[in-house]
Amino acid sequence: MLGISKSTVSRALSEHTDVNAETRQRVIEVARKLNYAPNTIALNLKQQRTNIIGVIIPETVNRFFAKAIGGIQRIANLAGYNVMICQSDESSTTEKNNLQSLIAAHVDGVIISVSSETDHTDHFDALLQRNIPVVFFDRISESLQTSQVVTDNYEIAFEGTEHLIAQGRNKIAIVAGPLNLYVSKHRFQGYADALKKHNLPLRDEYIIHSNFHNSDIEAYTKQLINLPERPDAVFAINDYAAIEMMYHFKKHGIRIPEDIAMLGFNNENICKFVEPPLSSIELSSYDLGTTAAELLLRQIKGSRELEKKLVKSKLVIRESTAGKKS
Amino acid sequence: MLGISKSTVSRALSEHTDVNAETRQRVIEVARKLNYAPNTIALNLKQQRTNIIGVIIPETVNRFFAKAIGGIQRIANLAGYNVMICQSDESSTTEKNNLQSLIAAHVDGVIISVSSETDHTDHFDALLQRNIPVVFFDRISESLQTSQVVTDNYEIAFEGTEHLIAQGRNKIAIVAGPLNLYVSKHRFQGYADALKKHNLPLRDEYIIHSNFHNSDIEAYTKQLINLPERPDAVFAINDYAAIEMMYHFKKHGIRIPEDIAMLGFNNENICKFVEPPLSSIELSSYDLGTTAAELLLRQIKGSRELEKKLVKSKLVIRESTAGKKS
DNA sequence: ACCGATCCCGGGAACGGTCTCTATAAAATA
DNA sequence: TATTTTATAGAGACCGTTCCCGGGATCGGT
Repeated sequence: MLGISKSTVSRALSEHTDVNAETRQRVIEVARKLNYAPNTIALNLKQQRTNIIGVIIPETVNRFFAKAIGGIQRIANLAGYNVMICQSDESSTTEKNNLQSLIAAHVDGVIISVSSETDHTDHFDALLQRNIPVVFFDRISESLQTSQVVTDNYEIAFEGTEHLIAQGRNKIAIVAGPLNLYVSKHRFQGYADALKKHNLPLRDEYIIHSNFHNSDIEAYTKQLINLPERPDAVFAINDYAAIEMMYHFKKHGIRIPEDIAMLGFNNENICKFVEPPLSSIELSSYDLGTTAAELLLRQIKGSRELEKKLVKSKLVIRESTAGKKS
Repeated sequence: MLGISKSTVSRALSEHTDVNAETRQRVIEVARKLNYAPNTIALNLKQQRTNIIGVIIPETVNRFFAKAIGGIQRIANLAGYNVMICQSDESSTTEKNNLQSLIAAHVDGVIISVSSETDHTDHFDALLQRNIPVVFFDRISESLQTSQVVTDNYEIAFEGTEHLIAQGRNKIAIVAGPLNLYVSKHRFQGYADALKKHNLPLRDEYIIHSNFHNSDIEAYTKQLINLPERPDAVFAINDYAAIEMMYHFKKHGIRIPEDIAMLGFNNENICKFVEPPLSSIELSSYDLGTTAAELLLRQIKGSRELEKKLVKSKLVIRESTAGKKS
C-alpha cells in the first residue's frame, strides 16, 4: 500500500532505529487501519520458540492441582506465555503421551507433577535430551537432576503426628498414599519418625495404603473399627479420605474427637463445615505453582543452574483433633 | 543422506503414492534412525492451523469446570488436538485478554463458558469476524448466534423445587447466583414457576443472590434465621453454599431436615459424607465438555450449521430433603 | 521406430515474518 | 572538489514443511 518493502515495514513496527520517523508513522497508521497483527506462527518458526509452557498434572479435578494451575498461569501470562495443560489421569502411559504431545507442540518448557503410577522416569529423558527446561513440583522425580519445588512433607507430617500425640493419642493410624510417590513416602516417614521419637510402635495394622481416588475408604474404615486395639487417631493423607472416614466412624457410633481424633491434609474449604470441623494441613499449592513457573521462566531465559525450592505448609487445628476425654 | 530431494522425503513420509516403494522404505528407515519428527510449527505455518483448541472458563478450582475440562481434553486428544486453557477468574476483562491470547496463538477453535461478570458480548465478535469456530457451554451468551451446549437448568430447578414441595415444604428459600448469568436466570425461573404452579408466593426475603465464591453465606444464613417467618427449605445453587449453610443452621440448633430441608446443586462427592447427606442435582459436566468438544470439532472440520445440545441432569435424593416431621 | 502414458523424482514457490547485507543519496568532512 | 560518513531503504536468505509443476526414464502399443 505504501510502496515500500516488507523489510521496512518490519523495522517500522519493531523498535528498530534504521527507519525514517515519518515513514514509521505512516506504517503504523496503515497497520492500525488494517487491524494488522503479526502472525505468531511465522514468528514461532523464525525464532524457534512458541511462548507456550506445558504442564502435566495428574488431574484437574484434584483441587490441589487446580490451584497450582492457577498459580502457574498467573506467572506465565504475566510473562507473555500461554499454558498448555495435560492430565495424566494418574496413568504412566498417558503421562508419556502427554509428554510427546508437548514436545511435538514445541513448548518452551514443561512443569510436571508425576502420576501416582509412575515408578520409572525414562520417559522424561526425552526432555533433557532436547534441552527443554523442566521443573518438577510436589510429586517430583528424585532420580532426575532437575529444578524442583516441594513442600516440607516430612516436617509437617512429623508436626501433625506430634500434635496428635500431644492430644493424648498413642494409637495413631495413617492413611498413606502409594509409597512410590515422593510426597507419600516423605509424609509417611515424618509420621513414622514422630512415633519413634515418642517411643510409640509403628504397627502394620495401622497403616493403610489407599490410592488417590479414595475408592476403598469404607472397607478400610471397617478394618480399623474391627481391630482388637482400635486406633484413637487417624492421620489421613487427604481431606476427602478423612471426611469419608469420619462419616463411617460416626455411623458406627464412634465419636470424633472423643474416641478417635482425625487429621486431614490439604485444608480444603469444606474442612470448616463438616462435623466436627476437620483439622488439616494447609498446603499452599497456588504458591507451589507460582514458584514452579518462576523457576521455569528463569531456565527458559537461559539460566542453567538447578534450583530446589521449599514451600512451607501449616498445621490448622480445629475440633476434630481436640484433646482426649475419657 | 540418501541423495534425494526433500520433496521425495516429504512424499515418502506422508501417505503419498508418488514414490517408489523401495525408496520409501529407505527414507522411513533413515528417519527412524535419526529420530526424525516433523516440525509442527513449520507445519502450522504451512497449513494455517495449529491443532490447538482454546478453552476459556471461569475457574479450574471450580470442580464443575475441572470435570468439563476433562471431557474436552478427552475428545480433543483423541482427535489429535491439544488444549489451551485460560481462566477468566470470573472477570470480564481478563476474559477479554484470554480471548486475545487465544486468537494470537491461532487456535483452531474456542470453547467458552462466560464469567459471571460478563453482561455484554462485544468482545466475542472478534471470533466471529475471523471465522473462528466457537462453542459456548453451560454459561452461554444468549445474544450470540453460535453453537452451544447447556443443561436443562429450568426443568431440573423446577423438579427440585417440586420435590421440596412434595416433602411438605411451602416456605422455600433460594440461594441464586447472579441473574445476568444464563444458568442462574433459568434455574431461578424454574424455581419461581414451580412455586407458582403450586400457588406458593414468591417472596423477596427468601431470595438470596450470592456470588460464586460463597463469601457471605454466613451472613445470609443469619438473615434467613432471623426472618419472622423462617423458611422450611433452602434450594442452594451450589453444594458448597448448601453445606456451609447447613453448618450454620446446625450451630443455631436448627435441625436438618426436620426444621429446614436442604437441596444443593452439582452433586459433589462430599454430599454423601456430610451430616445429613445432602440431596443435590447431578450435572454431568464431563458430558457437557465432551459434547462441546464434539460440536467444535465438527465445526473445525467445516460444518457451518449451528447446533444446540442439551445434557440432562438428575435429582439425587438423600436425607437432607427427607419428609417433614413436626 | 515412434509416441503416449505411467512412474518417480527434483525444483522451487509458498506460508509470514526477521534479519543481514548491500545500495543509494544526502550530508559531512578533508 | 573529492571522499568518507550517515541515514534510510530494498533484496533476499532463512525457519521447515507441503505441494504444484515439470521433466526424465521406462514401458507398452502400434
